[in-house]
Amino acid sequence: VTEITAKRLGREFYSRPTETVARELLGCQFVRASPDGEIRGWIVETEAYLPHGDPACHANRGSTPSNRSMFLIPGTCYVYPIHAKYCVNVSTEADGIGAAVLIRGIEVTSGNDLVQRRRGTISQMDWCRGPARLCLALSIDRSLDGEDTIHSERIWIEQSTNQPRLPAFRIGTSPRIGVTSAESLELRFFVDGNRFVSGRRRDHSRRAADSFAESCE
DNA sequence: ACGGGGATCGGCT
DNA sequence: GCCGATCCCCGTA
Repeated sequence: VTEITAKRLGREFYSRPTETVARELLGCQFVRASPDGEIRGWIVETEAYLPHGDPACHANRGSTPSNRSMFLIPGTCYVYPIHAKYCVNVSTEADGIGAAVLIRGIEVTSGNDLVQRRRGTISQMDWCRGPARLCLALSIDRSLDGEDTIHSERIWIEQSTNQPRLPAFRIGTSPRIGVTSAESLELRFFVDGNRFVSGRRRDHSRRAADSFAESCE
């Protein structure tokens, strides 16, 4: 049995065009560690918010006290409140630019008991299906806004070093969910057919996959 | 100080 | 599918 090894993503990963980062985050392991325990999961759905020409990007009208994390060094968590809930992003491009990738869904691979406790009667399929649900499951709130995922012991992202990567043809795209401007931009990316992706079934052109691992075959 | 809108969710029909 | 809850944020005055 070959052990699965993974390495934390470094500054250079995030210091690239936002759309590239959003695509390549699919299949990476999102990790959240707290005194309650550690939760891990495959990232199965992301959205890119671009630094230029993107009216839906919170950074579009410049830096404010609440969106400043988007302008911080690439790899910084940007946690923002919406409708009395939270969503988590990671900043991209270059220091000071103002862009990020929204993490919209993960397939939990460890820490299931802890997530179950936090999500109560919600079914496993819906634990992290959508950006605010993901934050509820992983106990992410504004105390993590501004956290640097390159060095944090509370939140970071890893990439496997000896597992097959997600094939490009397994990446589905669509307009971003809930965004009412720039609807022509296809900046949502998801693991095609994965059960833990939000949105409607017509987004999925492939048959349903039982797990992320199956999508790599 | 005020008010409208938002990268949402869950329950109900 | 639709709708209400809920609250933060920022533009305007």
